[in-house]
Amino acid sequence: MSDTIEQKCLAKGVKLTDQRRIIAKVMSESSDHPDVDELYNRVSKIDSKISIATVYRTVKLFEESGILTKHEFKGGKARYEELNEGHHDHLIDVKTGEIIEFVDNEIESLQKKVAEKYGYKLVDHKLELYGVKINSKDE
Amino acid sequence: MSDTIEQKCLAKGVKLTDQRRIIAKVMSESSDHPDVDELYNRVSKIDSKISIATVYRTVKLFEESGILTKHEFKGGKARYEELNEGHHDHLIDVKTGEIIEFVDNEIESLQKKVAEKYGYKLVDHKLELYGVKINSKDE
DNA sequence: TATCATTTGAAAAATATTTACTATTATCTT
DNA sequence: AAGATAATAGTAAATATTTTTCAAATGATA
Repeated sequence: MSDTIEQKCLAKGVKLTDQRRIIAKVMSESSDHPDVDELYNRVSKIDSKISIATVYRTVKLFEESGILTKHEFKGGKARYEELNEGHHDHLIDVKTGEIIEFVDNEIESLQKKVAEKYGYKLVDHKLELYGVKINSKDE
Repeated sequence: MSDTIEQKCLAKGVKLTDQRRIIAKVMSESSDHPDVDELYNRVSKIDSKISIATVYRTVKLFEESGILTKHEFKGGKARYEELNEGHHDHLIDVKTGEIIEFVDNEIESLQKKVAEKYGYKLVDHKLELYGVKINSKDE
């Protein structure tokens, strides 16, 4: 595992308060991709006085500092994930909502090539695959 | 160019009203990816009595009928585009917001392979590239 | 400690979208 | 065509998500 979010904040000069420390800890310990509401639920169990506004403000701050990434998967709410060196994309089970992380270097380099073909330097990308489990005898 | 949206509605048995016909026409003639608000502006010029609720209801109906696709690019609002046989992805200029459509069959088939590798059948995907123009001497 | 700046919580505001309800329009049945 | 039934539209209110305002609390500085 990599550095905790708290360590990253120190390294980047992002000030920590008690509330931010709790939010950082919860995010660091989350291996899924919680939305703000879910994150708020989790931090509330540690400190029930933290407001949802602070959670919104903090994820935004962490995102702007390059500590979290924001995903806008289908379904309205933004979801957050800790940003580590190893970049990955997401495969989403459309039936269960389960999210699988994957890396495919071939796709990565092809993306760069496509962007260049159109005269662009790739600065970011978003790849989401939506699928159904094979052999899952449903209903 | 392909069929108009109006023709597609006929083919799919989607009922048309005056309002829907206007919305269909405006979308068919739009080569960009308008959000609901922008679409509402455009149809209002043709019939100022159409309500924004009808625009929301209509794009939803058209989407469920497989006539439009909904995109959730960065920045909150959903944007719509006519769905034609030739699937494509998007390259977005992060400075200007310009959207370039592209097709890359190699990436397409790799996506399918990745999904299968994890035991999934690919039913949908989203690929967005964000880039800056090369040689654009900025600031 | 007094002062100035930053952050927080609570509630209101802003934004995007959906829904309830009534009126209008279209469709069906004689 | 008239009347009955169903679908759709317009208006406004309701929801959902996120941001902002503002006063109080906290933290940092002189």
